Amino acid sequence: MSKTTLNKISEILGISKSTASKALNNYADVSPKTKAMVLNLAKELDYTPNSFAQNLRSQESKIIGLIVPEIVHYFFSNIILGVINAASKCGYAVVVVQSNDDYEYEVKQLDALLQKNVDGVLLSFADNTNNFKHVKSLLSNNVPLVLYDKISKLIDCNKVVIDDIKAAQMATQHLIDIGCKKIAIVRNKLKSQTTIDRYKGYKKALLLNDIEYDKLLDIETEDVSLESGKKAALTIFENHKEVDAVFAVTDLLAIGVLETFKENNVQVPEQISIIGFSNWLLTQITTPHLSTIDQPGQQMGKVAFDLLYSEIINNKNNVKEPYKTVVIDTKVISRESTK
Amino acid sequence: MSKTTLNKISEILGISKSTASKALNNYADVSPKTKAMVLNLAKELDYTPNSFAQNLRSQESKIIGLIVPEIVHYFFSNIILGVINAASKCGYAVVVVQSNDDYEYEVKQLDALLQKNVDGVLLSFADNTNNFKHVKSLLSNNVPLVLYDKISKLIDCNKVVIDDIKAAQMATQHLIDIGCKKIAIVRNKLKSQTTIDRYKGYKKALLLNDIEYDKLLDIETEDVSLESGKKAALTIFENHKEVDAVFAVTDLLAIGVLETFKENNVQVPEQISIIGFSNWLLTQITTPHLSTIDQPGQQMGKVAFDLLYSEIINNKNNVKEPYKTVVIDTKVISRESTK
DNA sequence: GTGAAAGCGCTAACAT
DNA sequence: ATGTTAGCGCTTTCAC
Repeated sequence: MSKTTLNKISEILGISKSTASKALNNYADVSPKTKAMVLNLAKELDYTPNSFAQNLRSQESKIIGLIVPEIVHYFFSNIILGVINAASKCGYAVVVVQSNDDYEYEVKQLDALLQKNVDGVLLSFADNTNNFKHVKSLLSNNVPLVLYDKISKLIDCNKVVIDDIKAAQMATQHLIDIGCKKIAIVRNKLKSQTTIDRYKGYKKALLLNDIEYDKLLDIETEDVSLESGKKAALTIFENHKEVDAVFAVTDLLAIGVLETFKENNVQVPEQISIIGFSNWLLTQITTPHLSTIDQPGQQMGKVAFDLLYSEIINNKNNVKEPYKTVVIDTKVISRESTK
Repeated sequence: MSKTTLNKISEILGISKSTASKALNNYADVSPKTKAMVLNLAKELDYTPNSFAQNLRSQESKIIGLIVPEIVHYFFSNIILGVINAASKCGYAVVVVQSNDDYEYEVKQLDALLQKNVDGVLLSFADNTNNFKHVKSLLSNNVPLVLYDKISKLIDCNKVVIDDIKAAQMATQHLIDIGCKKIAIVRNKLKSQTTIDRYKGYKKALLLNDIEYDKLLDIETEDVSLESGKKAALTIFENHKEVDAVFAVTDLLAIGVLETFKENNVQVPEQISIIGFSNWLLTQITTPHLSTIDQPGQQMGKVAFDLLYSEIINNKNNVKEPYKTVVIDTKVISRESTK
């Protein structure tokens, strides 16, 4: 049997399409009797409105696009989950795409989303995105956009971030508080804003505690992989025996560092304390468990959607609110790798 | 400025909508001149067809739904990625939802997908799903469905799975091949099909190698958590010093086992070899790195989408193909924990 | 309280 | 080779 349409219902009942539509959409000017009649038949025939027609009429898809740099990634998985849960409560579906942390691909995927007529976009920039014409064209086309996590200050829109400076400062302060004096930082190149900010936070904490920044304890890596962490740790182990703590800007780097120290019989945390960043599941499985900074992905996802949603609603009502940047709180998770 | 429509283009050019449409859609019966004219103007005005209208016309959304039990999960993240990449190549977008491994929620999310008029659904059942009327109603409504990973033999549709029996057998055989004689299995209760099959595979390998199955070396755990692995290892350590290898049915269990042996100064792999199952990222971070069975999520996702896609195409052309169950190959990843 | 009619933007069957 | 027309299913304005 074919799908029930409004037309069919109205024909069976001998009333007009418009009346049937009004009955189903709770319009006031429909007699209770008619309304009941329509509602009953609709239930009986298992009527669901054809969303294609609704979409065409309203020019809304009730779908939003979510761009993440990497899907197979603990933090971004949590983002996805937070967004999806929040969206589903408001009747929105989420189309997820991945940018592969690559600008070109990001542009392509954004285009694909727009072709599907998504009602809004959530975006975390690829590492090498520093041309913003794609998002600017979004904005000039009046498509609501919320940037999260990896954002740019050059774009005027709603944003949700963590305060990386503060978080890194807290991480470093934690190391200082437990008595560490020679604190190395392991970080990738200063390209993304997050890395830059974490670097700043590290330095800020040193400064506030009258510890001199030592260029030699500032270890730059190729990327944020496990291998890079291992290499960095080797550098420290071989050249800087005086180091008593390491702040790594990602958990994976931190774990690489930890592994290498262990392999070289450096006791963690007795000889060296280590703290990472993000609170990946992994950190609870290493021996010793890794101290880290909690970066609440689900909450960020939820907030990002909520911002997007209110912008969509505002657009519909022709109200214009000033853009906000929501800063999500982070906290130090102190585990066995720091003492 | 408002969006360019076909109508606008045809008006400017003084031709009919249909001719313009044909020009854009590569119909043969359009003069090269007209075609060029239309294409140029379209490019100039940055014309993109309104997908709402296209969808209404074709009754297709070019969107598919993907239901996963858990989003924040290494294996399922890989599934998502595999599906999205394959889909994007065919011009399909993917709406991702999570069932929370709960039947009720699975039904709800499936409904939500249908209301968005997805062109097809990819589904891995929640642990407690044993009522299948929701998917049966899908099928009777002619919505293409592909089951992956956690499937049911009771549903007649395309499927993609791994051969758990064979994979577990290979894992056990690997232990035998490297000279192990007393091989324990650590497994959760025999409820899910996957666990049952991995158990069967273990026994099959023993049988084929004339090793007697020993009930005492068959350790049943509450669940597949790290903690359960630790408990199991303790049992082995305290009561069965003769054990020289452990096959754990999940990586997390295996890691728990590994950790506990290490804590008790049992050398891995010198004294005991350990192999897990799934090849989570985690396994590359333990010391020693964990041998395991590769369960290729991305590939499964790709195959699942491809099956769905060909069913969608077949439906359009009114051809009916018999359903297939694709079994994805797994392989032993031999790392440092087995020797 | 109800219904007729228009229209969202596109495509395709059918003229011409 | 081009245009006319109808229609996908819905919502909403306006007349009655």
